[in-house]
Amino acid sequence: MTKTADGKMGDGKTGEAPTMNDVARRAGVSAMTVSRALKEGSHVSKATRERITQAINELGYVLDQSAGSLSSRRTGFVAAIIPSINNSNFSDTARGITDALEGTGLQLLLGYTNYSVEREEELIEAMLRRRPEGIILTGGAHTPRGRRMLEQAGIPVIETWDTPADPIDKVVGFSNGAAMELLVETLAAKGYERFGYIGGTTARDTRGSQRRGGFVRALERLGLPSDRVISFGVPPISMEQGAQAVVSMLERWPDTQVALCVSDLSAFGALMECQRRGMKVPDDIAIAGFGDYEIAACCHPRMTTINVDCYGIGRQAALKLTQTIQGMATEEPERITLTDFRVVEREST
Amino acid sequence: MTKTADGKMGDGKTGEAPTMNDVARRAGVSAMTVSRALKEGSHVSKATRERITQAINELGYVLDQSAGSLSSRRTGFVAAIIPSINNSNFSDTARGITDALEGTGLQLLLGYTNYSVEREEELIEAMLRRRPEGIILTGGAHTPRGRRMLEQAGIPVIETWDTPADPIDKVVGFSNGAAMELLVETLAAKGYERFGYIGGTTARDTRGSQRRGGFVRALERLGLPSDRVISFGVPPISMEQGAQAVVSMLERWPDTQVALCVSDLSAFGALMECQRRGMKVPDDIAIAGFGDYEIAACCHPRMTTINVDCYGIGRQAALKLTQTIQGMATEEPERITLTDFRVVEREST
DNA sequence: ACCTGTGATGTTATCGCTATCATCAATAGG
DNA sequence: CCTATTGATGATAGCGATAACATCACAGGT
Repeated sequence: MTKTADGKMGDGKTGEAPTMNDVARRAGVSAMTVSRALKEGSHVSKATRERITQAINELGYVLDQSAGSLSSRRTGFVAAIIPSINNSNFSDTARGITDALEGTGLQLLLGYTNYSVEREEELIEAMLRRRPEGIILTGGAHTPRGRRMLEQAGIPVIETWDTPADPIDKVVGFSNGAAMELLVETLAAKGYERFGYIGGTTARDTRGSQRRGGFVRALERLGLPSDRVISFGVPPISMEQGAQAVVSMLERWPDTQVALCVSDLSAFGALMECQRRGMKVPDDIAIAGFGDYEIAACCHPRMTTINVDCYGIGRQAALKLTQTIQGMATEEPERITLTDFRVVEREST
Repeated sequence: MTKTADGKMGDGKTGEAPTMNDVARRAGVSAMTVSRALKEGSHVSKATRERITQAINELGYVLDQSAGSLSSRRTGFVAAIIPSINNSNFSDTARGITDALEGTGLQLLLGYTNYSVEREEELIEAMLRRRPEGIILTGGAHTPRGRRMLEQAGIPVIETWDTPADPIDKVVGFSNGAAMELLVETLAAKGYERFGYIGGTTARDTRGSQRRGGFVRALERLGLPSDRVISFGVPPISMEQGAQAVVSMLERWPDTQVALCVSDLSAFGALMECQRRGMKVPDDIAIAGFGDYEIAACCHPRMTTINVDCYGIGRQAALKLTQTIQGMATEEPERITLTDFRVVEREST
């Protein structure tokens, strides 16, 4: 591999990238000392450190962490897998993870599945090949092979956004079903009786089907009709699909008093569609969402929804991860952490 | 390193993770053959491959790619740095990248800066330490040190979402200023004369300030007043800030006919706020956004905006990257690719 | 002056994999 | 039947860093 004018960098130096040895030679020290100089809390004399820093700058050297992690057996990153980056609930969780990782020397490697467990399996494998020090997943539904890989990986695994019946390792989440039940109860207490539900078609979105389950359970318990369920579109369902779904719902059950939606996005679509048709919300029909996205607090009328501590889920998951990784002399963190949710009542109900 | 009961995995096997040598021993072949069996297009006999596959399954072996890439000098990933994952424009770009990478054996490592160039610099360094085979950035504004690192990295660098005056390497983007000019011209042609602009305060968001620049330029060219500019909040400005900004604007210049916003999100906030105050859009005031987010097509009234090919930016950036990486015997791809944008006229103007 | 502890550095041996070259058998071509 | 070609496999030598141990100099206590 002596080929050289191959890097094709616009300008700047040509040739192979400098290694730690190049730096060491230039600074007149051994590679080991360079390695130490690049690490916090190592004993390197001030003069030497300065020479090394200078050599690094002159050469434009950048540490090769992949080589380092092979040797130190620490890759310095954790993996997180979320359904979609294009959903602010999950990206809030990702922010929570990043923030909690700040200062731990760990970096986040993010992947997204588009709500597909098959894609999740691929991602799990791709991630594990890079030897993360821990992995955070969304939900408790995995392929059998994905699950097996996680169990055998020998790293802490955290499932989030859910309360799986049979967790792989640790969990930070809440019961989506219970949250929806609470919403139904809150609204029933206000006098609503004829509830409709708008969600996606398949069981692909496990959180979605749990929400639907909660909807049905709560109504049955209250002795109210629980059959007004519209399944529309492949999850995650969009604003536009929410709009279309509410139309179907009103055609089929014109006297529906309140439409609960699997997420704020579809709820928003429904809300706008109702206004477009000249219906008054909440007088003609009430609408509530799930997730407390930015849009729920800002639309007109402002929307009732379930607030979920998305950011906190990420933060706590990452915290639990770093605690486990660092061994935490004292004790292992709790296996299961339940996060808060609450009904946010606004003008749309 | 004989310590063993240390992995602390919930259940499953204990002990060190199996290596390729363990697999090789179990399958009765050499490690090299295992390595070949794990790679497409290598000559391994069917019988051997089966034995190896079986051994892999029995041991639960997962390839250690970080060791592999040290040896092969190919890490198999590309880095992308975006301002925010919580913004569907950029996450669409990320999707475009992922999709274009599909089947190339390259994986995406995503980082986000929260619109901070300092954070970008940190991320660039963190990424380069892992030796990506290429890197995709958002915008052309970097710290001097960040820029230097990119220039010296010896890998293809693609700046996107912008048309930097002095690109580092390759570019896939569009002129944010020109796009805003086009929007102003389109609306001026409909007869609007008193334009206002709502955006963030600082120059931190370079795309935002270019849009503002385009707004001013177009109005000056048309001989219309260009001073109705509200700067509100640190970019990226939220829906809520858009709502507050439009209030300031109407207090200061009550006869404003049309409010252009730095993004659909702030435009949406403004739109809702106007309705809350009983103003009719577009009769009392027209509103337009930028970005053509999902919300623009779905809100009521539907919003006029600039559609930008976010997904295409990602796709083309990744394509250009893989072409460069693979050498493309024939020729280097174009240095600069301009992507499309267009005005989408809807009911809000 | 002697011992000890500590800071600053170097040496050596991997980490787990793959590039490369070498080997040997089987197949094909003349 | 002999040589050239290809396929299947193995042996060896790193890739670029760091862990672990080894030195060596020097400060301080007695």
